[in-house]
Amino acid sequence: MRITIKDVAKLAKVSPSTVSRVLTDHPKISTDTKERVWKAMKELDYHPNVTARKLATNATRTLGLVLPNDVKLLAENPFFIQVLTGITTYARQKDYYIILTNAGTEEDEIKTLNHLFRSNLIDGVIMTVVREEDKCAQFLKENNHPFVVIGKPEETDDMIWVDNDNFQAMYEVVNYIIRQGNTRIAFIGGSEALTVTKNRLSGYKMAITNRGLHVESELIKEVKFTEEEGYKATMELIKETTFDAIATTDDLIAIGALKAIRDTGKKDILVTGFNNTPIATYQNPPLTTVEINADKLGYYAAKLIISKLQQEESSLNSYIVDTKLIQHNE
Amino acid sequence: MRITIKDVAKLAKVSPSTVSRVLTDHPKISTDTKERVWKAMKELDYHPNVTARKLATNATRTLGLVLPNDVKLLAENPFFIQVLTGITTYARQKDYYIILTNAGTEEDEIKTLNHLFRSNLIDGVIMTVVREEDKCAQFLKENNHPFVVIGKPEETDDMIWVDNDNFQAMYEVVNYIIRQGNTRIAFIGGSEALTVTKNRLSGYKMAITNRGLHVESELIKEVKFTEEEGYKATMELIKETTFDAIATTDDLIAIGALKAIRDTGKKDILVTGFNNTPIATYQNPPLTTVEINADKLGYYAAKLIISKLQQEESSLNSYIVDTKLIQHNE
DNA sequence: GTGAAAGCGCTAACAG
DNA sequence: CTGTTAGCGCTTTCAC
Repeated sequence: MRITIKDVAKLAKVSPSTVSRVLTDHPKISTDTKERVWKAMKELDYHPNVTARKLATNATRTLGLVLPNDVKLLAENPFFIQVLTGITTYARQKDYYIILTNAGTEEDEIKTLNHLFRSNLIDGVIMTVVREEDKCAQFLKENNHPFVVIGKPEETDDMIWVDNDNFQAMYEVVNYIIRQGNTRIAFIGGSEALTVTKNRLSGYKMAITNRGLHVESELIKEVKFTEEEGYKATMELIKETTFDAIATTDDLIAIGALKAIRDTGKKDILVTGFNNTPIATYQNPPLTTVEINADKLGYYAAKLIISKLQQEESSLNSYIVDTKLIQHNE
Repeated sequence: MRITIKDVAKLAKVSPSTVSRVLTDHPKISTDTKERVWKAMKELDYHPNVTARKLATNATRTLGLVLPNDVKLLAENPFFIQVLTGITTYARQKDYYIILTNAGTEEDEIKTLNHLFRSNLIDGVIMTVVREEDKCAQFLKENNHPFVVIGKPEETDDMIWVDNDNFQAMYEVVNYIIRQGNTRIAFIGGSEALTVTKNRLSGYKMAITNRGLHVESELIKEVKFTEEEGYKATMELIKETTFDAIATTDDLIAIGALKAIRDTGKKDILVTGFNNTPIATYQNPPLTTVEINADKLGYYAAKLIISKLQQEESSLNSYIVDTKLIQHNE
């Protein structure tokens, strides 16, 4: 039979409520009985029933996590698994649990989250993908469900979020490119509607300007985050203008760009990526890219939402994770 | 205030137990009251408290999942995230939940699993990594904790497992290589102590033999699953013997091999990988490799353990997931 | 400081 | 077929 609080109480010759108090580290309990109870727990190898505790306290100490349903996306972007690792690492430290599920569409995700919250399965949720005018975020806000998002949202009012400093990261990339002796530097980024693209683009522009160069709109391309789009955009650049380097906002785009450069027989064009995916490492030559420390993004996302849930005084609403320029080629 | 079974009962003018019976789809309940109760639930937007149900039934409908703590490993192997996707997809269908956590060492993993089971957080666990003489598996067995492993174990007695047919997969690879006109085919695989390597190696040998060629031990190398090791082994092969193709058991190994071949200026050597990672796709030229359908491995792992937990008559002890040869180059 | 008792929201005998 | 009742294992007032 399963060992309960009663068994411990009996062995320690106290009441069940005292055992409970020891468990929850209640302040006014004598060190003497505390030790007796600890000893009894050890002896019986007692593990509190988390479910019972959840029911009694109406707090699950559990966070929800909804992954997109797209196997290809997940497989190509180590981002997700790294975020997961960071989250579980922090959660474990704080005795929080993670419930993992997935969803296809945005409505599906809302339905799933609704179920998780309404069924008392989770206290909060970590959003790894935030769209523009995200209906999920809106839904969570309206229902007062605590959540944290990875990626700085458009409107930050009473939102909790973590992100890299994308402006600074790209500023550094472009400075590096300039230091390598390049002067006509193209930019291929994702949709300019995305905050992340906006920030990286301003980092690019600022670096260009601060080094006395000129921002030229014909050198700036907006594409989707795929190899094909990177390829196409680069081909266009090659046709339309001249340049000696390309800064991209994603390794996949960069790989497309490299391919276009190879295919057209161009030489000495420096291409940089973003996200430091394994694909970048195994390019030949390896890509210069940016490590975004996705595991830290997950770690701090968990940290922020947990301290919010615990109503800690010191709880912050946002956190910036550092990035690092990875120069695989010397 | 949260809506409970009592509120529904009141509105539907029945007792709470009747509502509970409707919830659990009890056989003998009149369609009439059933409908009344459903209607009341809808009206109140009632969501059963899963925690309370868990406590009452002593079944959590939750599976545990322990990921290794190694960010690099996880990032380089889409395997894990794909397995995760498959698991959550099936679990969702069956109204099961997934608790995700991680662990560094084997002892840590045992400690974690012990906690999850003893604290009544999970009913079963899915093991994604199984070592030789795995202490975790042993621990779970000894304590009668239900579990399923991904990767056929050494001893299959009353184990539940899913795996690819690694023998057949490699048999096909080698046949393909031979059809391409190659006759001296090397094999670079992981540790021969691993079941997976053993099976792939016998597939290799069988194909070689069946096509009237000869297995030569100098063409067979045993290495770790890294690019460096693949590189080193290939360099050795080049020094020691001649060959016109290499079958490897991992894309990373294959990439190391390709590099060695490039570095030594060799031509026309066909290299094959395994696992169809994005790294393979983005090689130039892309690697011929094997899709192992990791998401299906996860899906069926979840399926097997859940039907075991539900004590379904039809519940199987193992399942083989199909593989597919991916010929990126033509 | 500690015990008794009620209750978290649900399920599952036991009656009828 | 349905209601009554007694828990599941823990926390938390309220006394003392």
